[in-house]
Amino acid sequence: MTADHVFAALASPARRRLLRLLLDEGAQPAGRLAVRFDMSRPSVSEHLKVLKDAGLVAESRRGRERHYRLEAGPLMEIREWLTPYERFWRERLSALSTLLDEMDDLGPDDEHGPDGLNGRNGEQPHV
Amino acid sequence: MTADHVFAALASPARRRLLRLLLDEGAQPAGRLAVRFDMSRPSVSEHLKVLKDAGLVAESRRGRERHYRLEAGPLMEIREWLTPYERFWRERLSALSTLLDEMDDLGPDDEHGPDGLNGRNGEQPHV
DNA sequence: ACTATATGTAGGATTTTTCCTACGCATCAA
DNA sequence: TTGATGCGTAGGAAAAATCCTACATATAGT
Repeated sequence: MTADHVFAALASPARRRLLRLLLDEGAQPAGRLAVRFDMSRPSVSEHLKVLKDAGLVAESRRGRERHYRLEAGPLMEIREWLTPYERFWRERLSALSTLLDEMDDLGPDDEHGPDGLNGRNGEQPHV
Repeated sequence: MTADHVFAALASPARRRLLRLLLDEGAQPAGRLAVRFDMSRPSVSEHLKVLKDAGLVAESRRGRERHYRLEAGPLMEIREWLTPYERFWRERLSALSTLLDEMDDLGPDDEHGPDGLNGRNGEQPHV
């Protein structure tokens, strides 16, 4: 439920694969998910529990089956957590292109066109 | 260097805090980062190593200090990994608002205005 | 050359994670 | 009711992560 739980849950490749399966194929009973893994069914069941505790999946009981569905909310919180780093990333990119421009001014050694995707006009942070 | 390494690196609160410090305050020598933690300096040093192996920080030696700087590229790959889930998330949202509209049609019990941020007009996936 | 500083590495204790098999519980079908 | 099916939990072994205290290395200053 906390960000800690979400990050910890995403640390396992098996759990990330579970999320992807639920995304691509929709909600499914636990057993149908488990057969895809090179791992015992109870182990998959525990992974599902970790995902559930992190709020990444929800379960609904239907007869003797338990259907798990993706709950993408926490992933959007991860996305928000990443946002400030995106700003940093863009600034690095524009700093790089500024540097390339300066190199062009000093002495163009070849004629590779400027293929940057941004306008080469940002502030330049810690380089 | 792989996505596995990046997700695993982000699983530790201490390492996420290191990244945040480097983002907010810029590159710093290892020792200056370490004093902020309720943990021995060598332990912080190992966390920095994990981050470096994941490509999340880079080090540059300056005299007897080692400055660590944020390397945001891998975080942008995480962002891309999240993208398909964002689509799923939006579809859920619009499905919810569609549902709310139907409830309005059947019998409006109060007059809360529709405060959804989207137009309530998407496809409705697995609800 | 000698000492102090900045930092990584070694080795180990402790905790956590991961995975298994065995079992219990609920549901469906005869 | 009886037997099969779907699934979680218990208990434990093995592996990995976490954190510590020495210790080694390299640079700076005197």
